Amino acid sequence: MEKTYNPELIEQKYRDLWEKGDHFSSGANSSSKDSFSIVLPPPNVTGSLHMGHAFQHTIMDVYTRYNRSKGNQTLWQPGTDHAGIATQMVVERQLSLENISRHDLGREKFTEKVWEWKSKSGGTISSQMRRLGTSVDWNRERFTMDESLSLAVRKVFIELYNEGLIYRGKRLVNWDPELLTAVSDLEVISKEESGYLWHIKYQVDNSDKTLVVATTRPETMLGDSAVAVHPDDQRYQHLVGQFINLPLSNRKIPIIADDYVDMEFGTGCVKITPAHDFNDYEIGQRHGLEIINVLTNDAKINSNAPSKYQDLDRFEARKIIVADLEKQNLIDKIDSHMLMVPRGDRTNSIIEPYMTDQWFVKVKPLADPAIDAVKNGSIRFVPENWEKTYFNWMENIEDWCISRQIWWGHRIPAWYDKDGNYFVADSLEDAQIQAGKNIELTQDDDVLDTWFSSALWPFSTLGWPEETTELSRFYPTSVLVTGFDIIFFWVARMIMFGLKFTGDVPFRDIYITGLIKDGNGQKMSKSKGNVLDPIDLIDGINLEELLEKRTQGMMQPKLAEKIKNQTKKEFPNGIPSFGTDAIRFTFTALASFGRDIKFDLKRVEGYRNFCNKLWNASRFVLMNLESKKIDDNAELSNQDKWILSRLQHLKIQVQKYLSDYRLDLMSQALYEFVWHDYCDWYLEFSKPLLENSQTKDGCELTLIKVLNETLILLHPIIPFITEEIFEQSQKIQSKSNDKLISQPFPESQDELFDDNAEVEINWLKDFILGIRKIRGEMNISPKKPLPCFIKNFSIQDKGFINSNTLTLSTIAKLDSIDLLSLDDEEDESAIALVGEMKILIPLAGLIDKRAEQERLNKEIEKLLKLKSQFSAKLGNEKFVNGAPEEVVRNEKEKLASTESTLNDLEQQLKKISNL
RNA sequence: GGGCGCUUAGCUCAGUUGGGAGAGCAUCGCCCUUACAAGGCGAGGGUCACAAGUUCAAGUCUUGUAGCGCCCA
Repeated sequence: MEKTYNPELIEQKYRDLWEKGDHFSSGANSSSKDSFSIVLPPPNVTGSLHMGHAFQHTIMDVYTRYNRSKGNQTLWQPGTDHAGIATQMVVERQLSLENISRHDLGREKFTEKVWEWKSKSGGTISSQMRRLGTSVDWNRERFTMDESLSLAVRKVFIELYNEGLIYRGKRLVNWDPELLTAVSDLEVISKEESGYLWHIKYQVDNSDKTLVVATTRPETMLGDSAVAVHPDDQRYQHLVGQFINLPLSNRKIPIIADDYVDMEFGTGCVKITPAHDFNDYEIGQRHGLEIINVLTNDAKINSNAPSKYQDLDRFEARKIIVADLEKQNLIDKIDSHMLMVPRGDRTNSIIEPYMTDQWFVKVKPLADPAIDAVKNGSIRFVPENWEKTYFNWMENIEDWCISRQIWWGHRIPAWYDKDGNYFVADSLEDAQIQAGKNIELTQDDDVLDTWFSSALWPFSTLGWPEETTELSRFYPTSVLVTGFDIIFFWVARMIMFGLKFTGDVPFRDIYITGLIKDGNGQKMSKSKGNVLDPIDLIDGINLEELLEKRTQGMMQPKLAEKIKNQTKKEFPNGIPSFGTDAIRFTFTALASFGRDIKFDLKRVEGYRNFCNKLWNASRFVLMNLESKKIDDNAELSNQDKWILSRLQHLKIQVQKYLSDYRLDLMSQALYEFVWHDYCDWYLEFSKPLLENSQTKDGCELTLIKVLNETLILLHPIIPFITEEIFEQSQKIQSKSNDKLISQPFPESQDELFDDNAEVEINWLKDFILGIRKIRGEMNISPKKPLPCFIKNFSIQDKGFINSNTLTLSTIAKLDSIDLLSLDDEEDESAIALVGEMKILIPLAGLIDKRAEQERLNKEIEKLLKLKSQFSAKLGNEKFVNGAPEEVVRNEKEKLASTESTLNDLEQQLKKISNL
């Protein structure tokens, strides 16, 4: 083996090898009883791999690789999402550099351009995934706009339409005036922003009275159709039924009563603008008010308003309207006000409630079974508290607006005749049959919300509506791994559509991961300039490039400066290269529940060191075993039995933690076993064992067996380094060229659990630790061999000493071990205890007497504290009577052993102090 | 306003039927001991946010308070 661990070389080697060797294929293990499947949440084709992806992909890969090694037929289904709005925006932005708009090209040419762009740069994320080692079945890669998936989309649309679950209607929708499309509720982000509350005086018709209405959007008054007051409001009751002279528009509008009005807020009078506010729309419906739309689709004032304001942008109009009102002395006052401003999640422009014709999914009938599926346990959220979030949303769900006025996506399968009649069909031919011959039909211009096709992903990728073998083998999928941010967008809709169209849930478990944040707990975002690119953690990046990357395309130079300073402070030397395995280990180690993850480079460094440790340990093993014949029937020492027993415990733990979705605990268990049990203890034990012809064969057998099995256990987390070590290991044993990735999972072997060996080795470790402690605290060089005397030993102690003399003298560097009888007088010594047994190291010029006194005092103090705790507890009658017998007995034992140790140490202290 | 988290060692975090507070990193000693200095050996460090309650026993259960964060309206 190479002397140093070099992740770059190793990773390069296996990336291709696995894929070319067909090791990711879902066709393997096809005769097995069980199957396992995961669908990859399809990333946007526009996207590149970010930390969240890398994190979730690592988790999915762990499960995929694990299940493969368990012998299950395993599919990890990859693919990408066409991401309608996002992708269209990317391509439009590129065209705009050449001063071309999509309208210049026309629909057909434009979509061609998008396809062109997709084939050119849509593969970024796939190649980045390959760097991570994600073992998806690349041969089955799908795209949401593939023909077969589009067919599924049309089928679902048509069936829902035929059942009345999709309808077309003129409704108030969320309108993005920049994109010129409707968007769904979920695509609107409302945030509190500071603004004003304008109090406007409305004059009551045929009266000198005025009512004051307060609004945050004065320009909408052009579309007012009423003023509303609360029916119980004493102040205004008498005015209900009268009219207002609406300023600026010269219209009369009624005063109505509706209990939606909050008497306490403002003056208790509210202007009602049904065309431009969702609540006002409801009130308008209740009272049969006129719906007066005063905006164009790009949010300018339209021809329904007085000519003075027509064609003004909505914000421009606001200013002029306020000025005009002031001129007429109709502004009562203007207050500063915090208000919720709805913005489009893509454009960040302010969303308008806007009357348009759109397609909707009637969601309630779909939501009910989807709620049941979680309630009755067919689907399980992990961690389960997310089900509350799910229920909360599902129980209050509104109809889903699915049409988008853009070009990139699945075109709605509906055709119109000249009179506006429409025919929903799979193709123009089918629509024509419905419409009758010689009727001219044109297809709906709109496309479907991207999430409509995503909702079908778990079954459309498996060939639905065809009854494919994949579908019956892999559906429902085993687990969905995703973030909480798309529970509504995606997860809920998959459940609804899955149940509706396959009659079964799309997945059994939903593992909701935490969010990866930066080292300061901030959400990573491009605008904050705190984004880490997983590829940079793998390859490393120098400071200049990192600065460049983080400030690229920054509009504000000030912000760029700030980001540069932050970055310089956090990464003064850039980011070193850690390799993929270290990153993956970090992700699994951080994957605990209920918490966002502050990503800490120090952790990555630690796990890179772990890889290095594993590398070196393997090197030690393989160097010692090179060209040796392993005797599978060799006799095992207690050290061998011990590590094998520990390994069986580990296997149980690994599987339990996997089934609990506790990859953090799984990683920790593996880390501890490899570093502390195997390297710190067993490899040290092996050194004397290998020197002794009696124990050599057993040790060699154990070294390689434990190494190989541990590699399989580690492989799902750190596939590259383990594959490489395994290859080396196969080579020196002249074994076949099998790949680790397809080695069967080593099930725990009952006959290898060995309590006796564990007792003995724990004794041995305590002995060695006792000596090391004396050395450490007395600053005795580890090289200096020490004489050692044993007193007050049991028969078992004596047996252990005899069978471990060589190990003890080698590892604890003892040049003699002599047993003293109880009445033998020992020299002035430092002491260590293993149970009742005393280990004595003569001071004899080596150890300072005062240092040993201090050490003993410190130890005694600790024990006294413990002792008083225990005796207080046992002195409490309530405890002795109330606690279970076993607990009391346990406590008594602890007290006794503390007292005995204390007694020994006090005696020893007295002894050396008197000399 | 409703809901969900979080608060444990200097830092990042584990702690799953309530029973003597843990890890990694950082810190302080000693050591370049032939697998590993990306390392070895040893040490120090915590009124588990606060308050009350349940209990023989609370980091763990209940309630309340404070701070931080997220989601929904």
